[in-house]
Amino acid sequence: MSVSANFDFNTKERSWYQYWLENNFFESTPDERKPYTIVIPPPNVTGVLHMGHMLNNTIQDVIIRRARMQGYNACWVPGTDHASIATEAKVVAKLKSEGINKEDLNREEFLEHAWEWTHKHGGIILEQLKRLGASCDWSREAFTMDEARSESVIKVFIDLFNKGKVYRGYRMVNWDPEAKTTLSDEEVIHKDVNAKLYYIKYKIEGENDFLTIATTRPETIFGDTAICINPDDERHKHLKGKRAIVPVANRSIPIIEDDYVSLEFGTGCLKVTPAHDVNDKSIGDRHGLEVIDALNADGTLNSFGLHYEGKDRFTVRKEIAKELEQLQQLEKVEDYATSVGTSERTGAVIEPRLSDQWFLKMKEIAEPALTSVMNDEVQLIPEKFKNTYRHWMENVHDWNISRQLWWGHQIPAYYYGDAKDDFVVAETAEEALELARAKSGKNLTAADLTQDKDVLDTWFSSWLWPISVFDGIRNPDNEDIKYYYPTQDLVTAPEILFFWVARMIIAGYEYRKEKPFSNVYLTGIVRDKQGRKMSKSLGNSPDPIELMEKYSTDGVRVGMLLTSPAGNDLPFDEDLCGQGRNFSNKIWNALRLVKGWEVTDAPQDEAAASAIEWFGEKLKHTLVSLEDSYSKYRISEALMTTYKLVWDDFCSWFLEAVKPGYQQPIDSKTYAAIIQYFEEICVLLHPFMPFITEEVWHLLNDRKEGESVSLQSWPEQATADENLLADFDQAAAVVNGIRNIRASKNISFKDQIELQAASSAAVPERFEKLIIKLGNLSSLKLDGIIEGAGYSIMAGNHELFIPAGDTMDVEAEVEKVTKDLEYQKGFLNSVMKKLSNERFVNNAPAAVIEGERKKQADAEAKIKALEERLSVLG
RNA sequence: GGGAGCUUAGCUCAGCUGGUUCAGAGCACCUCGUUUACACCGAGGGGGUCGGGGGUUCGAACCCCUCAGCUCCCA
Repeated sequence: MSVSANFDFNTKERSWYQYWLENNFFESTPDERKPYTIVIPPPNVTGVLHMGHMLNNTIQDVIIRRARMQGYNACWVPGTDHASIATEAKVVAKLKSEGINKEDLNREEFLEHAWEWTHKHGGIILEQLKRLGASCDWSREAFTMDEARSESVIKVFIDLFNKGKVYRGYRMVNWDPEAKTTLSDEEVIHKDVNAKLYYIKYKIEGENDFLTIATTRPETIFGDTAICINPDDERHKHLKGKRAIVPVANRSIPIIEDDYVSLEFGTGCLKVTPAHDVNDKSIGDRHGLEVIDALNADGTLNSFGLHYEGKDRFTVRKEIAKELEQLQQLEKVEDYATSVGTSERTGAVIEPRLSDQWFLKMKEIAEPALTSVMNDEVQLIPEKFKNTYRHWMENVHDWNISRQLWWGHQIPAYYYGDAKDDFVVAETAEEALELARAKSGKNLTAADLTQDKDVLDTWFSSWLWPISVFDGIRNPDNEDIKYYYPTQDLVTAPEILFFWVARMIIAGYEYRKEKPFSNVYLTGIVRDKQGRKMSKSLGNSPDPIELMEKYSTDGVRVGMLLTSPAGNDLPFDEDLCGQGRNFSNKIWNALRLVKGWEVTDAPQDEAAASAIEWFGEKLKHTLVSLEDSYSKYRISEALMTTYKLVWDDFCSWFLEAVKPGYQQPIDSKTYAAIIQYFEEICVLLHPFMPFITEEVWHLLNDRKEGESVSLQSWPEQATADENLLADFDQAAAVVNGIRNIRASKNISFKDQIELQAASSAAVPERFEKLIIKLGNLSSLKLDGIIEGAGYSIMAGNHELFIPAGDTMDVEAEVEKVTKDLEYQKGFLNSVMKKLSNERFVNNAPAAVIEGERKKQADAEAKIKALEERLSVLG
């Protein structure tokens, strides 16, 4: 049977994926086997596949495919996230391009557009994951805003409210003036900026004197309600108990004392603006100061800003500096390096803002999540993230879970009056009405109730993901959740360790009394060759689909995994995909070789028989180290081990060793063994390269409909015969030595040559025939007598010799041997030095000394052989 | 400002308990080779004071101190 010259991956990859789907290979239902569960980090529903997803999902697929082959009931649950703020921003932008303003729509109209957008773009990314070969159980696809997940979110909110953990508070939050919503602390990115420090003079009331404050935000003076000095500041003693006049606004404010004010920074006088700064707010609280909010929601000044009303905060900053200068109340302006918070989504500078928001108390429920990571019940890979995790968990703040958006889970709180406490929390409006009647004692009607306008933070739904995908919130005792939970692995990026991972662990203990997963594999960031993060705006991110079309999906998967140890960034280089493609090609050509042979009943070739014996042991040996790599989640290492097994051991050594002569048939016994090993190779490669292995596996033997390499058993661990492996290594060293002489002396491989060994130990008996075949030897003498002129080979500790007759350049050979001899003598010298050091002999462990003695003996033997050689050469 | 980590070959990285495979791998590079699966190939080869300095030890890439450079997280 002949095989096509190339693997038509673009066609075959699609058809094999179809085949897998049609046969439901990836679907899982609870049974008597042990489960192995992974839930996908749900990508944004309207997103497209980028390189980060590629890396992430390839790793998950490798893990889950291997688990499936190991006999676990493997279940990889796919799904998408509604991504509240990101999706809403996209919909707003799209409407804007059509000339529609969000403000002109009501909630229902807007949501209609949003759903339309979601249905149009949603799921693209899941189709792309199929292209990648992701072996997800697609019957379990979930969406954070589908019915089951939405109900779960609402239930959890209500439950936490009833437990007193969710509360409503008037707090300072991070306000994104562009998206006009609050952000959690984690969504704020601090950036270093070059700002200005403005020194502003405030008139002291009733005096002709001024005090000077330093601020980076002169536009907030309209919100000033005090000047604060440190009580111990000698410089400002004279200000105590007096009042100052806010410039431009011409308001009188008190001068107060608080040790928060640093003696070193600025002038020692601080303007206090409780509405626009967290620290000022706490000073304000301590001193009972008035709160004046001078800003609108969009970052423009309100009526407190007087003639600046309606102007943007940054415009006002510049203009007010000018006005102050004209008033001669701007003392000076200095350059000042500081950092400002910006919105992760919109990039807008965050405005600290006081408003009514919903919060979740974190301290108490975070406790078990901290402990479980610290004692490795939940293992972070790599471990270095434990420290960061602890640091965050020990300093955890209450979580602001409300967002001023429409796209998301609307907060199930219903207001029936103006008082702070005039609200109830309930699953439905009907229930809410009942509760409200009871709470207020009034006979309210449905019309008296209004639901909270805000939605919940996106992470408030995804933190339930490992539970909610199995419907474990609504039906805590259902079969699925009991079987699949807790899951095994979570594969995600370190930047969402706190956003998501930590909160899932919290939710796990709160709602299942158990961890959500055992291992968290943290991938790195995919960067370009220059080390820049891949991003749309830089245009440095290759299109994954195009890559797969160019290099094959298997090739890209291998390329991604070649250099991506856990926790390290992946410097992506398209050449890596090329390497993956080349590897595919190598496998394909091995198949072509094997399938090109004619099989006969001839007796088995002896060289082939020994190679078969060897490769069996090599497989066992490799499997042990593979297992070790996998168990430590060293996926790149596991891939490289497999790569070398296939390329070097299987192709370069094994196939060459069993290969029959040109146009010769192969004996059936050898052939059967080759096919069996090749099948095993397919199994080991399958997690990395699912497509080509499926194709090759199907071509190696007749297969029935419904069979698949993805369902084959992963080989059992066994102990390899290390002696045999060592013998082979010696044989390989001899062959390499022969090749070396051939290359350096220009002896063609076609010309047969003789080989002599000084002792029979140089040539392991069981591999004699193999050496003859791979070295293309006419004879192999082991009589210990080296005759005449020839080239010497050092294989291991043994000398071998290729007779060369008169053609040999004796001088060159003498020079080579002399050089070798000198090196060996030097080496022996250093070993002897060590061994004659009394302190070494007395202190080092016996095994180490034994090792040195062996080095000594080996070197001495080599020196003796080389000296003999020299004397023969004369 | 506080914390964590990194620095080993041209590149990306291994190196686990200080000694046995202690200086490694893959790629890249150089030389030779189209013999019969594969030039997306084969055979062979070169290349590193393990960031600098100091210390502990019989022995250090590994432990300690110090300096320098880089990265990330938090405020």
